[in-house]
Amino acid sequence: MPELPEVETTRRGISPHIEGKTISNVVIRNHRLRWPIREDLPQLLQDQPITNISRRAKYLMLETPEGTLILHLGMSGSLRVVQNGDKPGKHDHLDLVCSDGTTLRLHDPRRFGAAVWTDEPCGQHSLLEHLGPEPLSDEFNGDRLTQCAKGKSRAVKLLIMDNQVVVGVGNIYANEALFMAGIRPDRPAGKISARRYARLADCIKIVLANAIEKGGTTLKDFVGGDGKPGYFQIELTVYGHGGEPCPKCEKPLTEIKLGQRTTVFCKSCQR
DNA sequence: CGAGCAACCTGCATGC
DNA sequence: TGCATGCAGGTTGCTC
Repeated sequence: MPELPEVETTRRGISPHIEGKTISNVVIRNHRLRWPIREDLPQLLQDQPITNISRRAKYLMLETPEGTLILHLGMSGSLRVVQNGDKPGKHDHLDLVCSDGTTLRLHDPRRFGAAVWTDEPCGQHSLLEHLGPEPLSDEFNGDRLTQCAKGKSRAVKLLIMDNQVVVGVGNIYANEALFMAGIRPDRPAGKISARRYARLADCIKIVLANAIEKGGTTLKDFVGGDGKPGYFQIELTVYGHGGEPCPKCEKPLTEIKLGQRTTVFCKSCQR
């Protein structure tokens, strides 16, 4: 489910309800995630205030004075704010119960997500330390892409989805940004001009920022027991529209696999 | 070293 | 209706 805009929307949705509160209880219902939730997490978090909820790439960090709980939502994870005692569902793995009863609940059917504790300074954890720049930061720009692409024969779509190059560009938004930039996803990365990379970097920022803005309308969905966060109101131009007419030129959109991921583009508009 | 790809899981849509 | 198949928005870690 979540790409970067969804993770950021989640952060904004849960922060007002959780930040500044103190954890009074931790319930592990199913420890099986990408890595098992460690058994002593309840003791580690007991009575800890959550001082800040931040995001790096698609990771959410719940910071406490003793350390940080790093959460990842994988392909199917979600976080919701419920009340202590609300009946858990089938794939509700973890509850963080605050002293006022407000509860952060991690749900993840496919179990590709993670809940990892670290007492290292935030960001030096092995999951985070080799990540590239945030896509919406100034360090990410056309020059960054041009540098990273130098001498590389791999497809440009794989380049922009590489977390060492830039974080947070998942399959959907990679497709959308390349369409907006008019660049073929399978073009060798090293053969694209600096000028076109400047355009691509801009398009990545626009597509992501736009999706985050749209996510803002769904923040209330993160509270309460029913329903799901309304991620999917974001209109997608090409992803999921293989074979349909290109929105620009009307010719059918081409669908291929690139790095085992569905890739949609217009042979006519993207070069 | 980079590149390619299998693996980790469940749920859902589709087709017979 | 039931069953088999294929597909899914991410990331790690293996092999070549």
